[in-house]
Order: sequence, then structure tokens, then C-alpha cells
Amino acid sequence: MQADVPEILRRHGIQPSAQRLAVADYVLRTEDHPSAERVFAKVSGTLPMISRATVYNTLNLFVRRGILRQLVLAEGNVVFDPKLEPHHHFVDDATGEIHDIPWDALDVRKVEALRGVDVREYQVVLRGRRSGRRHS
Amino acid sequence: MQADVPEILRRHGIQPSAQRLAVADYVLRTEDHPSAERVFAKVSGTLPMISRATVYNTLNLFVRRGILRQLVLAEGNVVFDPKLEPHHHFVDDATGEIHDIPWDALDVRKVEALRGVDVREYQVVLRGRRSGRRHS
DNA sequence: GGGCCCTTTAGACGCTGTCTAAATCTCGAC
DNA sequence: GTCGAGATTTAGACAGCGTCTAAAGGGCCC
Repeated sequence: MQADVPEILRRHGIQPSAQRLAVADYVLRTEDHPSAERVFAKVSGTLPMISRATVYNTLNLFVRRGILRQLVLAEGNVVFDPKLEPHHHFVDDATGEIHDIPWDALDVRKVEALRGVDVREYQVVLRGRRSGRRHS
Repeated sequence: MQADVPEILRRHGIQPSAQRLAVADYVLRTEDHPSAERVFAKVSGTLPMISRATVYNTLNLFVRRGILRQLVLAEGNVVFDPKLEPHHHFVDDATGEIHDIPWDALDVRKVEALRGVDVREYQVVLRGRRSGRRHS
């Protein structure tokens, strides 16, 4: 469960509005990695008059305020991820679907030893096919 | 140094043409990670009549034939990489520039242990700032 | 030269995302 | 409750990147 959505917005200095709540209700709860167009389509279902510009502005605002992350993993596919903790991503070659890989499922070493760079964040991006077995 | 470019194309079943050679000459030799538009701009310098469609078609052809890789690391920025060996990438937050990180500079473990996925390839994507010191 | 197929071209088109100017809403001050 | 300033939303125009299309061009074998 999560703190209620209006409270989350206020805590991040975002004035709640019907439109922002509708966007937040979808995008903060989904397990998917939706594109802006997908968010627009979904939110239009509950708030038919909302405009594309508002959805884009709202998503960008959420990213700036740090309640959403933006991922660019595949061509022409900017996608939003409400899961803020570090984790890795697996991209299904066949469908383009993005699946989360828990941080501890992989072990990345020597990042601190890199010279010449000051790493703010990193993740492993894996590509391939899903097999029958479940994620570890 | 590399085998001569017409030979590389033929070896990959690509009929050489003036346009394809001009694109290959630039994109297979560069150390950068150029976008299609950048390739178009560069090649237009030596072959002014070349059309955008040809550059895009040629780059896509090279990717399909496996002499180039396509990277999507940052928003609105599909980029091509002639370096085929596995390596990681560092994205400079300030400039958006992409720098290669040698495969052995990092150590990623437990990829084989992942359940439910059949990994074809993976890489670490790092983001941050460049610091004074050089890459290791 | 003639014919065939591959390649290239210019421009139209489509999609994603941003911008603009006007309309609407919110909320505190009165 | 009313007012007004500032924030928010809206529709549509616009911009950039990439693809598609139909026609033109080129290479090569007969």
C-alpha cells in the first residue's frame, strides 16, 4: 500500500488538481512501464477532457520532482517508472516489454574504481527472451 | 587498422555503392556515437547529393547485417556504435555524450543465475559527470 | 542496346513531444 | 461572498526524427 496520492503530491511541492491526481493514480500504481501516450490513453478513460499537453507536462513535472523516473531503453520509447529504488531492467526482444530485475539479483563490482567519472547512478540493461522459468 | 571498407561490405552481403561507402567510411571509423542526423550531416560534406532516406536506410541495413550496433541510451537519441565487442557505456549528465567503458573495467556477476530469462546480451549503463581523472 | 533488378531520390507522411495564447481554476485577502 | 493574481489546463500549431512511396537512376548480363 501507499500513502494516499494527494499527500504524496503535496509532500513533493506539487499542487494537486483533478488532472494531476488522475495521472498520479495510474502512473504511481502501475507495475508496467508506460509511455506518455499510454498514460494519456489510460487517463482519458477516467477524465475524457484531459489534453495531451497536460499529461506530458504532468509526467515531466513528476520526474523533476522525483516521484517518477524516466527510462529510455528502446527506440522511440520513452517510458516512466514509479519504482524509485535502484533496480535493473530486462527488455524482451520479442515484445519490447520491460521487466524489473531486483537490485540484489545481480552483483556489479568495481564501479568505484572507475577513473575519470563520477557516477550518479547505474543499472544493468539486459536483452533477450523470456524462458519458461520465473525470475529468481 | 581495419580491412578496407568495400571488402567489409561485401563480406556482409552488402553491395557497395558510392553512398554506402561514404556512410561506412565515416561511421565505421569514428570513435563517437553519432546519431543518424549527424551521419547525414557528415556524409553530406563529401557527397552533397545524398538524401536523408538513403542515410537512414543504409544505417538500418548495416545494423541488420551486423556491422553496426544501435544504442538507445538517452531521450530522442538513437545512436550508432561501430564497436561490436561487448562494452559498457557512461552517459555524461551535462553534455549527453556517451563514452565507452571497457568490458573488463567492471565485473558483473550472477547473470547466468537469473531465472525466467534467456539473456542474449547485457551491458552496464552508468550516468554521472566526468571528473578530472581519466578513465581507468 | 534492352531489360531487369537494385539503389537512390525528393518529398509527403506519421508519431512523439513541445510551445503558445487563451480560457479556466484556485485560493487567500478583503 | 467577491475579487484578483497566479497557477493550471486546453486545443491546436509546430518541430524533429524517422519511414514510406513513387519515380528516376545505375549496373550488369544477355
